[in-house]
Amino acid sequence: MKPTTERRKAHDPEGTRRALLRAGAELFSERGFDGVPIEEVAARAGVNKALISYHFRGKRGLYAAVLEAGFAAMASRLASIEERKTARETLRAFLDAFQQVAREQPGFPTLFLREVLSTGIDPAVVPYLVRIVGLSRRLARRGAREGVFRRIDPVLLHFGLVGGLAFFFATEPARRRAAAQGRLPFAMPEPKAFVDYIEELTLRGLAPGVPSGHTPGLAPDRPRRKGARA
Amino acid sequence: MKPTTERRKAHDPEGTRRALLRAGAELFSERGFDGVPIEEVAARAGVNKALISYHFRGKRGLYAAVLEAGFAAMASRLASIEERKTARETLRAFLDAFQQVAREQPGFPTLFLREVLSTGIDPAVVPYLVRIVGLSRRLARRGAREGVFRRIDPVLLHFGLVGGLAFFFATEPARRRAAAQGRLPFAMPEPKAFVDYIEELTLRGLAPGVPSGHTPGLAPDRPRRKGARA
DNA sequence: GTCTATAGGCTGATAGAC
DNA sequence: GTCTATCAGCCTATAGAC
Repeated sequence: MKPTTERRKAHDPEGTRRALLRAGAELFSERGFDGVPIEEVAARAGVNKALISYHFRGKRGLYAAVLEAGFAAMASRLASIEERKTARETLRAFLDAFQQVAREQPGFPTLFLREVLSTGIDPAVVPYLVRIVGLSRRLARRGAREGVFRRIDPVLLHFGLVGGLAFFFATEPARRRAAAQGRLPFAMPEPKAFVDYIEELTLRGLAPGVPSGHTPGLAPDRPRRKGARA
Repeated sequence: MKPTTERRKAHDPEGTRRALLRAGAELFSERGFDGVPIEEVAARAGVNKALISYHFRGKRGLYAAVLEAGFAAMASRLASIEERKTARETLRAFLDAFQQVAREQPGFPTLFLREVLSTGIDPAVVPYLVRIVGLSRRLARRGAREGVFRRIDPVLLHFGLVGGLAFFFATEPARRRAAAQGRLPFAMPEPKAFVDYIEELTLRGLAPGVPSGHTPGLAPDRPRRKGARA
């Protein structure tokens, strides 16, 4: 899209910090911490590489700051939807928040996924992760109370929801690049379409009672036909 | 679980290759290509590091071989469920295949995710990815034909399904480690429970007609209440 | 605050003995 | 096929001038 190198005014510490955070977010999300030489981050930010050590105490520090900034932004979005409204509205707000974070910081979902895949998750982000799980938990409980969801394990709801969203948005940049080269073997789905799909899937899929497209022979509320190994 | 170092007989080329592939799969999935020194792979395999160049033409070659082996195993599992049975059974078989791959090669889902997150997806794995999308496409079509699914964009089905599964299984090793240290803030979900949840969510969520927990005021087949920005 | 120059560590690859 | 020894390249961090 926009940036190979960025031209910058000299002696603008705050601007330097922001430029480095931005360049770091882009590059670390694309190639991971180990895949990016610090010199390249500096180049993209239009800044001397020594400034990374000066402002962030080294590469690791910059990475931590990038991560922290991303999670903080997401947390503030999420906080604004906490616990008000109905379960239905909470779900929609959650999906919208995720989508908006992905739009404002295209690299964040990828960074998020990379982090949870890593062996040593940064302790600073753990509280954020816990918070997201908590949100799913309250969503499940509220839905059950309001009668729009049947009883389910909130953790499963969480992984289904966050997993699908994170995967979709984290792979979006790669998809976009592939599409730009005409190498994408299917129509590129719009974020809105996916989010709407997940909303509908969740609302219908978790609704109490028997599904309307129900086939005789299925138990009302429990999965059937178990143990079909391959 | 098992391995820090592996003791090996000398002069067993096939064994050497297998040991390296195994060690590489473990370490690359945990830390990514750039995060793992070749010497560590050799050490875990109980082999001299020079043998990596000899057998795989260097680090990159080993990585490619690991990736290829993982995808090949997954492809053969998937091939065995292709296009027979009903949509319902195809879905179940797909979920079981994914689960079984994850059990046999615990590192593969993580490796898979890392690869699709990366800027330059290895061209060798593209056919496999296309194949998986194709499977979702046929599943959606078949489901619609049999009347168990309503009409949906197959690509959305694919991302929802694969995203949730990949995320769940890719983060499982990290979860297990966290749980072992008593650092997991929720009960660790079983793979089977998650897969069953996804199955039920999909079958109910995609069933034609109006959801049974339906609230008056919603259109029968289309999402409602759009544009709720945050 | 910013930049130049450089030190020092680590890593991937290979030549050559066995 | 396997191993030891070695080397060139890259990369992070920092001292010190501006």
